[in-house]
Amino acid sequence: MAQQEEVFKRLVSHCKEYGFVFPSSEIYDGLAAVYDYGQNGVELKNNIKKYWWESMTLMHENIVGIDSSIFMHPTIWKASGHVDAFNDPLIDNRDSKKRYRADVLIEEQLAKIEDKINKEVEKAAKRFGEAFDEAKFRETNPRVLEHQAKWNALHQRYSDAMNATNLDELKQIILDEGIVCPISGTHNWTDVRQFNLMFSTEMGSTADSNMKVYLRPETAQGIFVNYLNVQKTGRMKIPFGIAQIGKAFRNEIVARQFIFRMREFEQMEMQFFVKPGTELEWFDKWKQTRLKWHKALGLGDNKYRFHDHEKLAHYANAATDIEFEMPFGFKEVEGIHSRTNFDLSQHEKYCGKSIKYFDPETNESYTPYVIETSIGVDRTFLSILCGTFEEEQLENGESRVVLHLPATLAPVKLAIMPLVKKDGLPEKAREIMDDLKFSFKCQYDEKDSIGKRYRRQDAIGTPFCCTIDHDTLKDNCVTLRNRDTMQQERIPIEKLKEIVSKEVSFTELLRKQI
RNA sequence: GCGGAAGUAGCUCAGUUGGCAGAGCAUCAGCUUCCCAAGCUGAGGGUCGCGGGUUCGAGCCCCGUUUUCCGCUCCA
Repeated sequence: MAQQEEVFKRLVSHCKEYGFVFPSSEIYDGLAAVYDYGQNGVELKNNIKKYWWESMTLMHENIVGIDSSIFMHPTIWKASGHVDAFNDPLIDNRDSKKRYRADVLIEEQLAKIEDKINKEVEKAAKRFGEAFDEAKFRETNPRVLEHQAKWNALHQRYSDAMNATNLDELKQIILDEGIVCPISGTHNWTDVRQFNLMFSTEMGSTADSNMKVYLRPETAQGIFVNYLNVQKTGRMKIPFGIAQIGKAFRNEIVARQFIFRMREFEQMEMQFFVKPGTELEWFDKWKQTRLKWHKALGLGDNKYRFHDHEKLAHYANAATDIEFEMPFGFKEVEGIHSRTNFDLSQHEKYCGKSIKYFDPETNESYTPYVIETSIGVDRTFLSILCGTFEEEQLENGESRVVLHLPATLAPVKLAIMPLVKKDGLPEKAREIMDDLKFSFKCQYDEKDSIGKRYRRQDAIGTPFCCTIDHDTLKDNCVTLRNRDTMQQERIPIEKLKEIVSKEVSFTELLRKQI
């Protein structure tokens, strides 16, 4: 593992050195957990998005795309549960270095008092047997009443503090109650801090008309609130899906591992609307479909695995992750969730309008169930780099760094290089470049020895290099060199376009998933 | 957020008790070169992360801050 971490470090350096990923705002010392994509990174990223988008919208007649805004009505995040779930008051114990949710600590304290009452009740029940009147006992027993009074006072104080989000009061409660860290046993607590996992800003230009709006923490809600628009205007019939690619934002407490966990990230999500009761079949189907998408990239089937969730979120009745083996372990790249009708029902409740689907075949209305496939663009990007980065030892004892990118995704498809920069070879090379640049991304290079130029292209994952030599001027043939095998073949110039086009085409990649 | 380590050229790093800012690779220009980098000549590139302090003098010592990495923690 230690060795793999070293490789990962070199991969991060490689990303910067070859224009894939830069730390954001670097000349101002950077900004934590924010990164920029460079000239090669953006090409690779765009190609990943295109591969996903076409896999969804071309390969499935019943899936269409949308592009919803990052800003949405604030109530959407109340309905989705993000406002509550993403606002935890947290407290640290300085001795054990453990972090707890302050509200959970206090609730546990309340539960302890309840336990005491229940024990009193149990004891009394044993003593009195059949004749025991529990209700009366609870109302009259002095010890129970004492505990109950404590409970009531604490509960009141706690509710008030939570409702007012009074963090100092929450800490005071923890101190007053003598709540200690279960590990260190001390009450050496830090202040309670609120962690707002959603970014917020204000909409409206005058101070008094301002409305607090959030930067979306996921793109899914933009699909849910539009699903009926799409269904009606697109004449969609269940089952159908809506796909979307876009940025999302989360104020992560700890953001680490390069672009694996960033504060600003990009998601590719598809929400598939199905008839209630059929959701688990569709869940299984999408699990398999999505895994094929990943495997078609050719990074190695053994690098992927499912991780089924045992603990399910409140909205889900099945969930799994597709994990990829990064140098720092198997990590989630995509999540597939059976979200039931939770989101649509919540929106129906909060907006007060019916957003049910009318099924023309059965003449009934219902709230569809949803299967979600949600994949991180940046994580896919990282998995592809990790899976293709190689520091290869060559037979002649030398080494080369090569990115074995799928040709379809490579930033540059073909490097065009005159063997020497004289005798009319550069001119001939330019001629070829001017012809091919309409078909795919080409890069011209005449600087340094030919071997050096091959290595430069290997480092950014260019699948093909073609070399123009003196014979080219006579026979109109060039040498085409393959990145992975380093094999060369002599081919006529007029065949270049066809050969390279085929290898880099999205169609070929899309076919591999079937 | 806590604890630890680190930040010097695009990359990897050296820098002596505190005394003129360095190397290799990379980049650029020229030469050489008929197919797998590290031949020759030359050039550019640095407020030593940032801010303060101590000192005649700070890359080096002290304080603060920021970023990255490791461990914990958190994670819809």
